[in-house]
Amino acid sequence: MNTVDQQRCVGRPRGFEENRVLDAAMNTFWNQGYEGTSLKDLCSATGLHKGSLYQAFGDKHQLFLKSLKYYMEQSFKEVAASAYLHDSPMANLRSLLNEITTKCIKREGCMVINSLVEMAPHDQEVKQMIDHSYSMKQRFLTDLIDRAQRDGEITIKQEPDRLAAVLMVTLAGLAATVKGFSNADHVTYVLEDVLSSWS
Amino acid sequence: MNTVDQQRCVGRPRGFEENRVLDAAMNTFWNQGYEGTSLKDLCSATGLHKGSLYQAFGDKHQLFLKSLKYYMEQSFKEVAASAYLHDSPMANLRSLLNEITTKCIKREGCMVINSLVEMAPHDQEVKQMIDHSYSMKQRFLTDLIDRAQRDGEITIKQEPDRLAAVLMVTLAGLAATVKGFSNADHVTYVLEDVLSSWS
DNA sequence: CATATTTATGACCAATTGGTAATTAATAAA
DNA sequence: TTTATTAATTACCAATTGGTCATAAATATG
Repeated sequence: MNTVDQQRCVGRPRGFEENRVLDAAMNTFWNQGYEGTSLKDLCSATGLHKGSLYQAFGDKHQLFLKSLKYYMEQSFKEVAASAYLHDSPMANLRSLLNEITTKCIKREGCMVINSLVEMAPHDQEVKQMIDHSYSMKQRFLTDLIDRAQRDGEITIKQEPDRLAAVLMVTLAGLAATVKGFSNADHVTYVLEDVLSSWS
Repeated sequence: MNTVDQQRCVGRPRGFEENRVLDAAMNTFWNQGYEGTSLKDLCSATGLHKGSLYQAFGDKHQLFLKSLKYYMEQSFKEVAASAYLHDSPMANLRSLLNEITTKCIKREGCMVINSLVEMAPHDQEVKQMIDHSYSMKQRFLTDLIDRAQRDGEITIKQEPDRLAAVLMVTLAGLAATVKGFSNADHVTYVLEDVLSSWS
């Protein structure tokens, strides 16, 4: 009898949409980092008072984890679609990497890489989340590469997962590099160059 | 008549060696980041009281800039030497990249990349310092690659500076990646794989 | 010894930090 | 309409933040 989007209907209703708040928090953490973001920053970004923020999402660290999770889900969705546009695995790989590169340059980096650099060494929870998303992405790439190899579009001198590891590191490098050189042309072509060296 | 290492001899002498303090500050900033490091942290790391710290190095931000500069100088010295061990440019390139990789894994990252990610978008001075060191390193690599190409040890399908750009991004990626996966074998081989795809 | 000069120390400061708790407002159910 | 329940707001808190300043200590010079 319950409809899917039935609200929790006891007590005063929320004055905000949860995802909109997460989105605002995510963006703040994304471009200021965890330590660089204060509760005041989060309040003015989300429009909520800190009391509400705590009640709804827990403390700063929990809110960060939820923002990071939200980022991972959203960005993966945004990007993965471009790996199914064509018939050829290689063409799919190319458009996937192009899409990632473009997004990365336009938005000046990647929240996962930011968090990896700032927090992973001292924060087990963050490290685990990143670990998980990392291996998922690596599997995704390995799969594409494997298929491209079977089609003869990529060198078989190396194992797929090893080529995927190269891509993963290169992508991480891209996300770091654009933080300082987002308008430098050369970063645009790095992934193309890596890929073309495999043909 | 002045000896080279004559001390400034008016007033009370310093109770510390400037480079030892810079080294301690550098290490603290390196593994906690700028925002993640408090003056108290810096005091306990250096053994100086904050008054002394201010008098000798300026405020937190100035101390950071000096620590970063110190890091850049030291790490470049430590690593560049391994590019002159052999006759063959390619062998030199290999040992340079090996040295960088090893150091990067052992020490869990690179302070320049940390600072690039955390600070470059919001700190012009940091951005400029990194910019400068970046182009210096890129020239260094371009030069090696150029000579390796002349010796026929590397493909000439790409311009040297474009190959160097690939290496720079890959190195940045390495420095980010080891923050979460320092014991994963695969990061060890990424640079070798990139290099071998050029032969 | 007295003085000038520099360094070291510890007290002090306003502002901000993350976090809590009490109060008020808004809704559904009884 | 009362009551239970949840959300929003405000006031409040101890601790920490980066930073300053007055004072004491140590040296070279006169």
